[in-house]
Amino acid sequence: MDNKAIAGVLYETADLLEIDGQDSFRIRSYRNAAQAIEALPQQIADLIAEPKKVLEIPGIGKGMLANLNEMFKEGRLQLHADLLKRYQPSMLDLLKIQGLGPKTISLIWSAYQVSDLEGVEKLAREGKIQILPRMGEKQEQKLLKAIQDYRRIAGRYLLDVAENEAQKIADHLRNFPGVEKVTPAGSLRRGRETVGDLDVLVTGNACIHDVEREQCIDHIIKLPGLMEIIVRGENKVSFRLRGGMQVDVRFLSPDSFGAALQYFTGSKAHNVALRQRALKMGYTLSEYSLARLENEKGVAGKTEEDIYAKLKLDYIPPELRENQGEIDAAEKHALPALISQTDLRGDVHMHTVETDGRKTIEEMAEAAIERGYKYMAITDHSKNLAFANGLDDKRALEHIQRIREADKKIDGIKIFAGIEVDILADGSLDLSDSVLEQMDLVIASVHSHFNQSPAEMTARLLKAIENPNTSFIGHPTGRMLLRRDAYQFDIDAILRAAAKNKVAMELNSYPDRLDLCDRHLRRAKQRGVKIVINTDSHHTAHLDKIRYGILQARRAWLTRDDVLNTLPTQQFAKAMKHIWA
DNA sequence: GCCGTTTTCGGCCCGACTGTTTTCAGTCG
Repeated sequence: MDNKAIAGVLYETADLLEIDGQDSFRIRSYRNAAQAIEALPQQIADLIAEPKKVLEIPGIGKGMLANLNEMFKEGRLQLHADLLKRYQPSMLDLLKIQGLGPKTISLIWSAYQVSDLEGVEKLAREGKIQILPRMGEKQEQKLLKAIQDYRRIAGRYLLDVAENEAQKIADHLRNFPGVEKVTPAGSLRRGRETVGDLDVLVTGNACIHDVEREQCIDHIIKLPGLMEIIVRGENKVSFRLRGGMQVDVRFLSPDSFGAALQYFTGSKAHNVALRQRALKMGYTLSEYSLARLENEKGVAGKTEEDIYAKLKLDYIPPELRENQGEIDAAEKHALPALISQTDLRGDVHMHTVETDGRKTIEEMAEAAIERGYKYMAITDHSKNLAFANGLDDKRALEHIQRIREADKKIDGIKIFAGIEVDILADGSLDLSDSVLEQMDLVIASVHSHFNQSPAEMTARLLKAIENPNTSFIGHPTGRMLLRRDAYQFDIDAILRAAAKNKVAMELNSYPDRLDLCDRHLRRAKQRGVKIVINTDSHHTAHLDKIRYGILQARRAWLTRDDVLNTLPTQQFAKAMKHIWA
């Protein structure tokens, strides 16, 4: 069982314990353990022989160690199996329905022994839910609607989609009298690769007085594209946009804006840890303020910076707030100096009209200069990608010439001649070594045969890494967010080989790729594998997508030193030939 | 089930909103 499988069992056990009505703290400990194991850089299976080391993992104690041992020995967790016998796997799906929690699921089960979506829907239609204790007609209607919503909206959106919607809301509100600031919080602010609900915080004088706030809410619900209002309270309005995205807008007094921003940015795990710390220091932290326990007197709240400072922590950037060691690091002044967009000196993965791009070499170069880059690379496709009009050896050589001529002609930027060459099914590259040798850089990517066995795919990637011409691996896992899973292979074997051969890994900034993911990036860093952050642009406008890659890199704790395309031009060119200090 | 610079027992994060209720439970974030 790998870490993901173990964590999955523990998460499910937590859900089932909740339905069973057990102690909430015991439930939390299962979730904490699952999260800890999920984030572990090494496989827990390799660690299990040394119980002392396992017990060093925060959130894992004697009881959880016994659970882990049992899972490795028996291949299952008795508690989990028993709970599943007593209840039903389908209850885990029911938990995803908005407004339906463990207590209600349990209530329905004890009354009717029904636990699946269709069954619950049928009960609700027949009026059999409203007669249960603490239920009613409204609850029943809400449940029916929530089930429909769940079916219609699988619930998550790409980062750029969420960002666009947030921008529209901000624009709609910005000119309303009394509104000072409109700030997206939640997973969007943390730069998560996909976003569920959109959290938007509004502050200013319009939020303080009841009448003005009401007017502001009246204004916001005129937002174009708003489909239905879900909740309208005094301080909050929730609605759904056409397309399904749920938006929560909260109105905050300027005095507590920092506390609210901190609170609604999350993550939940980060906030819980922060509150525990506050309590230990004699404070209580809420979305309104950080206050002294003894007299409830506020000590911070206007800004996030004040709150972290009062808790004797360095300011923690939103991208790091996942309770993955950032609080410890902030206490010890050991947070990494996260990479920022201005650290990048070049974007070295882009296509032109020669294959499937929409712009010429010259147009891409002008756009790169506008964005302040010192260098760039043209990297069109190879022939295996026939639908993209990929290059064969002859055309590739001609294309190099065109790139070199453009480089001579255009001032203000170095244009490297590169290629994104396909890694064929057997791991060989799609162009002759004699051609690849002439490139300034070679991106090797998988674009076909995604369904190979993990062993085949691993061998295939290893062979590509061992080709001396390969500079880095493009979008290494091939995943398409919300559409297609990564192809399966042994990431650790690949990272080890990459470190050994000084082959880098790409962080592809396209919002539906963001590949490698944050966890793999962090692991790459730990293994000494360098990263190249690119856009894979097919149009000049795509160059701006680099900011999603930067967000992802920051989430992975990367600094300038971890990323090769922060290097000056000459050093970067050497790095593409496996030479770096 | 985890954890410990008061503790190996007794704590464990906080508040809004909703719908059902006359004082609160359930859910969510």
